[in-house]
Amino acid sequence: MVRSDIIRGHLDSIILRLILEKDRYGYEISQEISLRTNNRFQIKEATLYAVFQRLEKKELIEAYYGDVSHGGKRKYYCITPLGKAYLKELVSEWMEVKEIINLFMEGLE
Amino acid sequence: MVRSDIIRGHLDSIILRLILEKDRYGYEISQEISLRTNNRFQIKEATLYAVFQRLEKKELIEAYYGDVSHGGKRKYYCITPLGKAYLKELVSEWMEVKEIINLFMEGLE
DNA sequence: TGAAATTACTTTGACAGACAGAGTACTTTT
DNA sequence: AAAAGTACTCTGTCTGTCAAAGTAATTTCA
Repeated sequence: MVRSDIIRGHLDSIILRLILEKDRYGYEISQEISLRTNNRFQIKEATLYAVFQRLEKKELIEAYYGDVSHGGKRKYYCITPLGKAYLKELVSEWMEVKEIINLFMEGLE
Repeated sequence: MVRSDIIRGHLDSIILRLILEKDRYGYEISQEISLRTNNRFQIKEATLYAVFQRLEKKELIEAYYGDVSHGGKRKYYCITPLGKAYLKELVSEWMEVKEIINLFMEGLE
């Protein structure tokens, strides 16, 4: 399991990306992250919902209620045009950060 | 300039790596980071000295005073065996984190 | 000479992101 | 009917980073 303070700052990207693929609800996203990373990373509930709040306040995502077929009522999120633009920025930022950190990790692998 | 909350968590790695190369003092490290990253990232003074404190408390680095030839007295840091081992761990952690984040950024470049 | 710039380190207080823990509430399984 | 699983919310806390302000010595150059 990867320490979360090392993923810190990338959660917005990860969640926006998953919502870009299709509208999703919280629990689904948390499951999807565990699945795709093979349990190498798991987002904590409290963190996930904090991210939602942050993204919604910035108008990068929007919420609507879905069905209640399984357990509690699902709150779906969709990405806004602003959110799409922001994600694009985050992706190119990631490219740059990766380059920079690699600069210092090189020759130590 | 890269936002610092996206580099967050990697500062220990960066600084340990620079001290691994040779004993260094604070101001030198801050200059070296700016230089190597072409000013794409600059560590803030307060942050740098906070990192030193953290690493020293964990016995990953050790301090000694050097000359005073230019301005203030220089406080040099060297890496301990524990620090070397820790850096090694951080490097492999970075490889894993990179993989995980790439997983979510793929197809958006 | 002496004012300004540069080198070098320290401390304090504030902020933001992530999380543990606890709670609410509904559905499915056994 | 109890237990397990689904699904969201809230509060308080911790950690890393940073702005701002301070101390102090050396070098530059007018």
